[in-house]
Amino acid sequence: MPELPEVETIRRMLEPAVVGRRILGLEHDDERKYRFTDLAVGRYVRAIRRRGKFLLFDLDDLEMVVHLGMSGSLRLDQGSHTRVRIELEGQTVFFNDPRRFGRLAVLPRGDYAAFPTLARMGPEPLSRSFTAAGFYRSLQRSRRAIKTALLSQEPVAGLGNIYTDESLWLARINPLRKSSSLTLEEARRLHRAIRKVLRRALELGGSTLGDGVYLRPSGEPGYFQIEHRVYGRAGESCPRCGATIFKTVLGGRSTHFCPLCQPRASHM
DNA sequence: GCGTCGTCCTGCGCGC
DNA sequence: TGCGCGCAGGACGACG
Repeated sequence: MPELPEVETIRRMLEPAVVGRRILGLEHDDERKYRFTDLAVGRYVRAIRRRGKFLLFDLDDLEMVVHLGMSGSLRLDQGSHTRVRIELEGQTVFFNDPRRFGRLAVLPRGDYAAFPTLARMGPEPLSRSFTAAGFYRSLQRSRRAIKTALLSQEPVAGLGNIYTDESLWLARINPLRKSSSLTLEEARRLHRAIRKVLRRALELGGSTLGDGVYLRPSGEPGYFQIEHRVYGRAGESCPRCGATIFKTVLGGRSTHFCPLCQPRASHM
C-alpha cells in the first residue's frame, strides 16, 4: 500500500518524464472515481508535487489530484490493471490499480473540498515545519488511539498502516494509547522515530509486500520490507527484547506491536 | 464537534 | 484440482 516513501519514489520518477509536457488526452473506465478529466486536456504539466500520500500535478490554474489508494501506481510502461491512461506529448502515463481504491480529479488549484483529508492534512514529516513541539500540541487535541490519530493524517502527513506500526515500535509506544496521553518526551521520541523510519524507507525505495502490487517505476521492488520490525511479523520475536510480536485490530486495521517494550502504561 | 464504523473493490492464499 | 470464503486496507460519509 503506497505510503509516503512509495508515493515520493513515484513522484521522483515521473517528474523528469512529465513536467513541461502537454496533456493530449486522458482515458479512464469509471466516471465516479476519475473526475473532470476533460479539463486537463490541452494543459501543460508545470510541476508534480506530493502532499502526504497525494500526488498533485500543477496544470496552471488547475490541479490534477491523484491518490493511489492501496494498490495503485503510476508507470511509464503499461503493466496490468490500467484504469487511467494519460497521453502527453511524447509520453504516456498509466494509472494501474488492481483494487480500484485510487482516485483522480482535476480541480481548481487548492480547492480540496472533494478531498477533506488533503484539506486538513498536517505537516510534511521530512520538512522543517514538522516540529516536536507542534506535533505534541496536535496529539494533545485528540482522545483517539495514537495509531488512529496518526492514520488520520492530521498530526503529520503521509503515514499508513505499515509506517505507523514501525514508527510506534521504534518509539516504544503502544498503538492503543490515547493520543492525548503521550508525554512531551514520548511525542519527541515518536517525532524522531517517524522521521527515521520514513528516511530509511525512502532510501530503500519503499516497501514491496508479498502481493508485489507496489513496484518502483524501474520495475524493481522496494526493499524496506526487509527492515520491517513488527509489521507482518506477528508471532515472531521482537528484535529489541525477544518477546513475541502481537497482532490486533484497531479501527479496522491490522496492528502489530511488542507487548513488552510497547506497554500500555505510559511510564517508559 | 468528535469518534466509530460501514463501504468501496479485487487479488490472493488457504482450507476443504 | 478446483472452488469458495475471508482478508487486506485509505479515505469518505453516515451515524451516534
